[in-house]
Amino acid sequence: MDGGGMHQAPSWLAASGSSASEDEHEAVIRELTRGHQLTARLRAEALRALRGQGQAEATAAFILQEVSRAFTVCLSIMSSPARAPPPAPLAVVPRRRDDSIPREQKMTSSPHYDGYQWRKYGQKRITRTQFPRCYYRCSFHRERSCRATKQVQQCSNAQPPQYLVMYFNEHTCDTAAAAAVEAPGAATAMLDMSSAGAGRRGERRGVVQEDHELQLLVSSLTCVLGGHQHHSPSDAAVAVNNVALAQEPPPRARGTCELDAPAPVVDDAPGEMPPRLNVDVLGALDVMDYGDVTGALSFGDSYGLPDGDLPF
DNA sequence: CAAATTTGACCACT
DNA sequence: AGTGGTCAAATTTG
Repeated sequence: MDGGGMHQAPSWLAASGSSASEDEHEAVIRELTRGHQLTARLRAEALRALRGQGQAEATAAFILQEVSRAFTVCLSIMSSPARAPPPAPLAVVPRRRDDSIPREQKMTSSPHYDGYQWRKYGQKRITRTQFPRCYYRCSFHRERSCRATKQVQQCSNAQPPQYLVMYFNEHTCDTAAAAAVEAPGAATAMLDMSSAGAGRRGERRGVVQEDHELQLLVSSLTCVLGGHQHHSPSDAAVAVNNVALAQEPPPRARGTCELDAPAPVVDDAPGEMPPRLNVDVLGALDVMDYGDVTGALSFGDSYGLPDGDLPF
């Protein structure tokens, strides 16, 4: 998705919490996200309850899948800069130097996993914004003179938090990592190759972790939706907790930027691949935003809670 | 000890 | 003068 039409920085993001329209916009995103999460939970619960009931199970799966898709579409629309509320009279329109027009910008709940390897080189508090902006450049900035940079800024307190990621300059490092995003199964191997020359600690974290999260996610969904044999509460809890852990990095001794704390890589059991999915599950994965799904799963450990005692 | 991150300072731009 | 982007020394991490 090499951006084309999103070149104007959304000024509503730069001045957080200072106008009613911004608050409303943020509230809508928050509620839609919550609805999406609840739908994911409802789907899991319904499919568990209807397991083995043929037509009823299929119908419930289809309806909830469509509801989930509707939430995803709405969130996508509301998160696009075109849908941003008009700037408040006092809002500061971000000033951009001529050579710093982002070639792409996107809203995401997982700003670090874009297939490339980045190194942070700065962080700045932006006036009238709630969260700092973090500056990253390609890890191959030196070795391969890659000029690609990106800026990450949290822009909502929604669950999961939404981040605005702006990309500047094209990658000239020719890393194969970008392709790994489209073929997660090959991510590890491809990065092993691309990082061979670099050999620096931590450069593979992002994509490897994403691959791992995806495996955990698929495994968890297979357990929940498919009623798989090894569906034991403890297994599911471990998987869900791992996903939640990866999604929410632990605090650091000296970290001030909650945007940037990279999650620890959870060691994989070698050769432990998730079971093959049926069409239903793949369909669900297809329509559900990955980051939102992990967010939804992160409250899986509250499944034991009585109805109405939701953790948010 | 090497590499990554943090953070105050500096610089360019409006 | 104010703001945002980058630099680089200090600090942290594994």
